[in-house]
Amino acid sequence: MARDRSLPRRATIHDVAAVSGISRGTVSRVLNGEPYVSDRAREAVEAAVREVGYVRNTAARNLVTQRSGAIALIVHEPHSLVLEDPNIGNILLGTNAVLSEADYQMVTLILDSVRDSERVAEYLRGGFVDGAIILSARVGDPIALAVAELGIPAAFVGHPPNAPEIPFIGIDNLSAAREITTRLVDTGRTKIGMVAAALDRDSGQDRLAGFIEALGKQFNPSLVVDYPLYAYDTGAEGMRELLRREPAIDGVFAASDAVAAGAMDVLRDAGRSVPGDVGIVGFDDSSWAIRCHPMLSTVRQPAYELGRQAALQVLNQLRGGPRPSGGTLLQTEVVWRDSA
Amino acid sequence: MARDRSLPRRATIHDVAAVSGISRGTVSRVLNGEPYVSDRAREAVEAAVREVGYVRNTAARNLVTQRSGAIALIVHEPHSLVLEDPNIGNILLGTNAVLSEADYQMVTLILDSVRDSERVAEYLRGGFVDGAIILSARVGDPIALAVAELGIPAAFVGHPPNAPEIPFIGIDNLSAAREITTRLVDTGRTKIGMVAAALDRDSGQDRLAGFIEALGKQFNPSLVVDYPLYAYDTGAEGMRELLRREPAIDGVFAASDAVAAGAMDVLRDAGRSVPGDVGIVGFDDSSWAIRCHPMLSTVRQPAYELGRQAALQVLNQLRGGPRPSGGTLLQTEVVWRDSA
DNA sequence: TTGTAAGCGTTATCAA
DNA sequence: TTGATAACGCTTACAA
Repeated sequence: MARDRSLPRRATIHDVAAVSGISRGTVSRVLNGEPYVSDRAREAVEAAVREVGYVRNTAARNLVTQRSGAIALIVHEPHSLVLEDPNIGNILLGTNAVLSEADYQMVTLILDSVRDSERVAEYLRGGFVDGAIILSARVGDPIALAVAELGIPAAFVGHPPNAPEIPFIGIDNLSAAREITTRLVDTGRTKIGMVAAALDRDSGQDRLAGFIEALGKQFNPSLVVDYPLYAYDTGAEGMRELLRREPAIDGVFAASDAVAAGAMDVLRDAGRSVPGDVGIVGFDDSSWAIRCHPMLSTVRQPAYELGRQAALQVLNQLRGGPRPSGGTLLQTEVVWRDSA
Repeated sequence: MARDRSLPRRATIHDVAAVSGISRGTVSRVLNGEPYVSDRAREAVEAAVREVGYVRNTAARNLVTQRSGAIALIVHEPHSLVLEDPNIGNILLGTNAVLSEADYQMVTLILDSVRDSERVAEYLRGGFVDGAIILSARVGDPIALAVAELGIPAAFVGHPPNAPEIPFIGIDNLSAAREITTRLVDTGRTKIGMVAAALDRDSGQDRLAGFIEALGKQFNPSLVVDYPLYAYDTGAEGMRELLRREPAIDGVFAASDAVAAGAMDVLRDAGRSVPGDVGIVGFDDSSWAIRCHPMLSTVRQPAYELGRQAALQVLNQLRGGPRPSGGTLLQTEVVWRDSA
């Protein structure tokens, strides 16, 4: 990190005060639109501000006010997958809508390496943000720990297992998975498998648990394969493996729509018809779902709302509200289309 | 924006100095690993740091050092589309790799509203970042202007028309478009259309210009439709319109792979075979390209490298290097598959 | 309504 | 090698 002090020095309140002939205190009051300033003073200050091209140094202001006006949105994903996850975009959107409305700047911090984690922790400690929203935290996430330790207002989107006492906003992955798997059973499928993913996250674990619950004694562990990522390739590989293990497989729960898309392409190549030979369901109701042929039955996540509520939760803590110890689970909705 | 000062007061250098019996100056030296400190002093300070649980207040440090150790990555997109663009992820990845290596924190600022723009401009002025990388700037982008005015080290990814004098890293959209369109001509297509998009950006404009150049006098303006976004829906709508205008159309250049995917689905529904009846090419070489049936011929963008170079450019300016007035265009590569 | 002055938590300068 | 002390640019009592 190097320094470049060749930039022209920026005007400060001192300059404005000098030029306008008004004291720094009053200049500050004018700048902040506070009452108890005469029109004369205000005008003189405003003229001086224009004259010297003054812009506020927020870093200095932060130092004294002890706040930054920024809130971190921490995304914990291998970078290239940030864009693959259809939910993150909508969560971002919901969060930003609320934060923007409250005049907070949302700053997104993306991290996938240990080095990134340490730097982000340092950044959070540095007073750059007044609060944090943490997406897709993993088990034992160091950033989650750092945030908890710092004690700044925070919320999780999702519900990391063994998480520190930070409130969360999530969906009931288990119930949703149970419900959509039940459909497979009800339509007479008897050899039902699952391509699971992301078992290091609550969402991955809970979807698997729901699948198992729905099948009850019909559950066959050898018909479950799992991979690290919610990705198209996961679905493709997983489906090939499942077909190998049980050529007569007739039902598949894919841990996400992207996974389902990969699985469907493999099924087609293997000469299986959907939903004729194999019924398949996904999770997310992302753009993948409607681009599949046939279109995918899946679970709709209220991603935008998740982002909104997490932001509201942080804002509430910022306003001195309590930090709830538990969390909130939002409703999901099963969308029935043609794949099962 | 509210304040919550009920947090426990954090220990400062004063506390460390008091507890260790060492002056603030020396404490600061120890903390920054500077030379000229005795082992005795160092140990005393380190013990005191642990005892009082001291962590540095970066805001205060920034005030005096005039730097933040953070660099903004500004993404100018309608939020939900951030995730649709296959390049952004890789650009992020490349940028972060370089910045992380140099120990800078990358903070991503996403904006789509005017309100967002103003807040981000304010944020940039606030001294929160030492430099900025601007993605997908539009014509007359207010943030680009703000950055230029601020005079902080900066670079564009892409080459906005009429951009302020900020260096850019981009690709030669025009040549690439010309090259891939030529393929359509060379394979004997005679009624060639284009589904253009994002004409408010350099990429959109240049791809259209390349298309026009490649066709020469064969160019037929009525076979060009254009839409605001590089999106699947753009391709679907655009293809329907093109078929309406010219049912015998036999070649299509889609402004991006997502657009091409939408167009291909419409072609299929309309009973046209690809590449038999219609040859089609895209742009990006994103995951869309290999999920199409048949797989898409397209242009590969060095997105990761774009991000890398933009970051290097900013770092170089930060180190006092010159701010070049022009830009750099990276090579693209045409990937021939089965769609044309 | 305004000016003065004391911080905010660091780093940096300069004697000692 | 160390300790005072003056910045950094701003807000905020408090006094006038």
